[in-house]
This record gives sequence, C-alpha cells and structure tokens, in this order.
Amino acid sequence: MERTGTDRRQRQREATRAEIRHTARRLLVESGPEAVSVSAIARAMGLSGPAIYRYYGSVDDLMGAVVAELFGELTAAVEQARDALDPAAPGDRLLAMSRALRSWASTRRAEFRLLFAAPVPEANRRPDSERRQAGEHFDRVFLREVEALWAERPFPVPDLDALPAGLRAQVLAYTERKRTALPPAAVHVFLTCWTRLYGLLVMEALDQLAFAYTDPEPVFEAGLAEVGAMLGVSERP
Amino acid sequence: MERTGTDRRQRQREATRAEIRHTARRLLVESGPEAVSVSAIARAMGLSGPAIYRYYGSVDDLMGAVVAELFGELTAAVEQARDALDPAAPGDRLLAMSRALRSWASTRRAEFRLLFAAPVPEANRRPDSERRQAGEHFDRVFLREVEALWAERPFPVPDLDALPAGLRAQVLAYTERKRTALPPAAVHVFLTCWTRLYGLLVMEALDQLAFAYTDPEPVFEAGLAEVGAMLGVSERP
DNA sequence: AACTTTCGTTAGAGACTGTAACTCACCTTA
DNA sequence: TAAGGTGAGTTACAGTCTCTAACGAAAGTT
Repeated sequence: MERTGTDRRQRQREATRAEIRHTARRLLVESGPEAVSVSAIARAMGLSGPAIYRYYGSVDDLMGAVVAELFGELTAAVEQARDALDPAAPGDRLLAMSRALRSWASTRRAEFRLLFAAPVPEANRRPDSERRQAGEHFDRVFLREVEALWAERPFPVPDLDALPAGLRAQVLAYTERKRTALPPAAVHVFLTCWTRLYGLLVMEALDQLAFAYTDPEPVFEAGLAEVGAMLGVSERP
Repeated sequence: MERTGTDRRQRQREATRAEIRHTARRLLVESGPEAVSVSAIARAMGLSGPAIYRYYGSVDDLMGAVVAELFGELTAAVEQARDALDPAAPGDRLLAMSRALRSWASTRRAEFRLLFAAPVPEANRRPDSERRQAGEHFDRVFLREVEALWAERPFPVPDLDALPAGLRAQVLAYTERKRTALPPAAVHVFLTCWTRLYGLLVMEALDQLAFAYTDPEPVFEAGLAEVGAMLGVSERP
C-alpha cells in the first residue's frame, strides 16, 4: 500500500497531538493541576501558545482527550490484572481487578484525581464525547466480570420488592440501559459494591480520608473484604 | 463601656469582611466556582479589585474563610436537627443528623462541593488554620453522638485482633488522638459507617453517581439503612 | 509551476492575581 | 484645635492566562 504525503501529514499530526497530551500529563504530574495551561504546554514543547489551537480547539477539549487516554490506560491495567491470573474464578479476578484499580489510583494520584475527582466541564458530559465513551467502557469491564461471577455462582440478593420504590426504579433503568443479563436485584448488589469501593477511592484521591487515616491501603482492603463477602468471594490464602 | 472610634472601625472592618465572604458565596452559587475571583467580588461590591486585599491577603485566604464559615453553618444545621427531636434515643438523633447533612449537601450543592470535593490549598491544611479547626469541630459532632449511642446501647463490634495490623494501628492512633471514650473496635465501626455515608455524599457532589443513578436520595437512604443496621439503629415507622 | 492546505508565527483583546504608589478621610493625641 | 498617624480606597502596572486574527512559509496536490 502506497503511503501518500497526506498520509504522512496525518501521522505527523497525530504524533503532535499525542505529544501535547503527553506534555499536559507531565505537567499535571510534576507541577499539579493548576500548572496545566495551554501556554505552559506550548512552552514546554518549544511552541508558541496559539500553535496548540491547531490541534485542540480549547482547554476542555484537550483535557477531555487526556482524560479519555487515561481511562484507556486504566482500563488496560485492570484488564491485564484480570487476565494475568486466567484461568481463575471470576471472584478472584474481581479481587485482582479491584486491587489493580487502587494500585493505579495510588501510584497515579494526580491522574486519578483528574479522572474521578475533578469537575467535568459541560462539554465533556455529552454522551458521545470521547470522555464519556471511555468512562463507560471502563465501567463495563467490572460489570462483565460480575456477570461472569453470577453465571458461575450466584451471590445472595435481596428481594427486589424490598427495595424502596425510588431506588428500585433507578436500578431497573440502569439494568435496562446496560442491557445486562444480570437480574435487577443482582445489579443492585453490584452497584452497592461498586459505589462502596469507588467512594473510598474518590475520598482517598481528595485526601478526605486523612482526617482519620494516614495510610488508605488497609482501609481499602477492609472495604474490599466486605464487598467480597457480599458477592460470596473470599480470599484464598 | 465607651465605644471608641477604633472600636467602630473594627466593626466596620468585620462587616466588610463578612460582605466579601457573602459575595464570594453568592457568586459561587449563582455562577459556579470559576466565577469566583477577587476582581468579580470587588466588582459586585462596587469596589476596585485591589481593595479586597486590604481584607484578605490572597484568594486562598479568602476562600479558606468562606469554607470555615460554611462549616459553621453546616455544623449548626446538623446540631439543630439533632436537638429538634430531643429527648430522643441517640440512634434516632444520628439518623436525623445524617439526613440533615445530606439535606444541606443537596440543597447547597455548590457549597458542599467547596467543602468536601475541592482540592484544599496547601495553606489551608495547617492544623491551626481556620478551615481545619472548623472541619474538625464538625466531625466531632458525629463522634459525640456515636459515643452517646454506645453508652446507651453498645452496638456489635468485631474483635480488634481480627483487624489487619495496618488498619488496627491507624484506628488506635485515631482513638488516641480524639481522646474518645469509645473502645477502638467501636471507633473502627464508627469510621466505617462515617466513610460510607461520606463517600456517597462526595460522589453525589461530584456527579460521580450519575453513571447509574439520576436521583441520589434513595441511594443515600439505602446506605443510611445499612449503616444504621451496623449500629443497631433501625427506623421506627 | 501554480494552487491549496496545514502549521507555525506575532499581535492583541480581555480576563485574572497581586504589588506599588498615591489620596483622602477619620481617629488619636499633644 | 492642629498635627500626625492609620486605614481604606484609588489608579497604574507587571505578569499570568485563554483564545482570535492576520499573516508567512512549508508541504502536498494537480
């Protein structure tokens, strides 16, 4: 296949876009979120500020792309942890995935904050935005694994009618939306577990656990153990 | 007691400081966090920008004062809910307090975000900062109430030795630091409950529950019910 | 070789934080 | 009561930011 000049330009362009994202991330990690600016990125790349606008239309646009890329990286890390111990029971895989998630979060604090603990600009909330897509793909990885767990060995679920109507409706809507094979009561348990761990990670990322804990790792482990118990997953020594 | 002119100036000064905080909050609520700037506050007050610096040394300084004031307001709201149904069992009070907390959070979203879901500038992290003081006072209100609950009707606690060493050490340190009468195992349960509800509220404030839920209220209620169960507190119809 | 597209530049508008230098009104004190 | 100090405001400005406009130069296309 012939490589045309246009082709080459396309690749060059994507390389520069990647360098921009990369530089944004480097600044974020090295100097904090307030140091990430179009000017600073350009400066670091030896360009003048306005040049960046050839590649990204605005700051939100740029940061949305950075976030999407990071979601991809995080998803890959979780999937790798999952597959590393294949063949294994879905329960064990879920534990490994959760730990991979926290490990990523705690070794990449600045990035994790950006993903989960920073206000999302209006523009990046549209369902078709790169950011949303990447975020939903990430969620799905966990949902899929819980589906596998349920298929292999169903965990105890509450009676759906025992849930307050307001909650039940939302769980049903989510079940519908995600087209999952899981029964709604199991979806509810999944969401409870998920928000539980998620909440701990978000608090950790925001330093909101510091009022009580200096090292969040065992706190997460304790939460994970409780969540595991709900799903009928227990540690094997 | 004679009112001197200096006295009058002091009061005038504090009045202006209050107006500045007030205006900052109004801008935050009406136009979002990015609209809060020294210039905008000054403009809204009919002053020129630099005038504000007579009253607060920097943006962080100013916002720290706003946050401290909001913590005071939130604490008062929780205390009021607690006292409104006195005499009552500590369990019922805890439920009322938790609901007051969420009610405050959801009717004052922008403010709650500022308190619990925004990065805390370095300067406001010093233990003697106005912000820290106000935050710790707030935490204590809940701890006190759990102490009362424990005194009246102890809830089940795990064996302290069953906790992983890393977690146990931190719980012991916290128990020590807070000089609470609660045994460490009970402190652990308290912290677990607290971070649970807290996590939900922080996620709600950051719109991180939106991936699954449109209305966080029943989600919080469900969390509260679980937490209540742990503390041996159940709803009375 | 001429035309088009893309990538870079500089200039600049309009925000922002914060500093400097100044005026003016008020308070204290001799 | 006049003199001097203090504090609250002002304008001017330095330096940051985002983003637009206008232009030149290089690369690709025909």
